[in-house]
Amino acid sequence: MKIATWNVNSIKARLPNILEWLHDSSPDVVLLQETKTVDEGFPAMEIGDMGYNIALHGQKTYNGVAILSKYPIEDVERGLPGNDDDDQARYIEALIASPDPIRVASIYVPMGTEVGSEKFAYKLNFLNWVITRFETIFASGEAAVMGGDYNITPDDDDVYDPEKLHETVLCSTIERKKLRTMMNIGYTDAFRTFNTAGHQYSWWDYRAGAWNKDNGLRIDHLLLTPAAADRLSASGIDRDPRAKEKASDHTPVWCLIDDA
DNA sequence: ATGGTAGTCTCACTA
Repeated sequence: MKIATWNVNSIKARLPNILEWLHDSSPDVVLLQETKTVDEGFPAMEIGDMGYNIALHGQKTYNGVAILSKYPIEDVERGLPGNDDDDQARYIEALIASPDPIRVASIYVPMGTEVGSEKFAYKLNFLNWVITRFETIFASGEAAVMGGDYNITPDDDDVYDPEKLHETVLCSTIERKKLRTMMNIGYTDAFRTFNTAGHQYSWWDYRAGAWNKDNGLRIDHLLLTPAAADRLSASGIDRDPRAKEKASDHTPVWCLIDDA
C-alpha cells in the first residue's frame, strides 16, 4: 500500500496538479494539508471520480486537512482528541479498512512564525497534544502512519543552510526536541529509513528562487508505529509536482507498506 | 532588519 502526505496549499488552486499526480503516482492513501476550504467547497466529485473515498476536516481560508483512500475510511476523528478548544482544522485521523487495516492521520502542525512568539507557543502546545495522541496510538499496538507537515526539520542535514537558519523557526532546538520526543515513543521516520543522504527536501519557499537553487527544508514526515514500520518496504520524496506550473511550495512524501 | 511569492470571500494576513 502506497501512502503519501502532501501540503497542497489550497486544494482549489492545486486541483489540476493534484489530479495529474493522483493519476501518475496512484497512491492508495493520501494525507492532505492546507486544503484552505470548508468541506462544502472541497472538489469531492473530481477526486471521487479518480477512485478515492474522502474524509474532510476543513475550514475557511486557512488550514484544513483531508484523507483520500482507495479503501473505505472508517472511525474518522476530526481534531486532536482532548484539544477541544482548538478551532483550527489541523488534524484528522481515520482507520483505512484495507485487508490489513491501518490507522492514518493527516497533521498540519502550526508553522510558529518566529521562535518565542505567541504563535510559536501555540505550535509547542499543539505538539504536546500530538505527543499525547502518539502515546495513545503507540500503546494500542496497531499499525499507524502519522503523516503531515510537521513544520520541523529533524536535523541540520535537513536544512539547505543550517548556519543561516541556526535556531530560527522550523530549525530550533526546542522544536526538534518535540519531534525527538515523538520518535522516542517508538515511531520511525519512513523517509530516513531508506534515504541516509542529507539535504533532501520536501518544501521550498516560493521566494528568492529557492526551488531553482534547491534551497529547501525537509519538514514533511511519515512517522510509523512499530507494527507499520515492520511492513515498511520503501519511502521517498516525489519532486516532480514541485517543478510544475502553479506548484505547491511542498511536494509529496510517500512510503510503501507491505501486506501483513 | 529585510526582501522575495503565493493564496485567500484581500487592500491584510498567513505561510
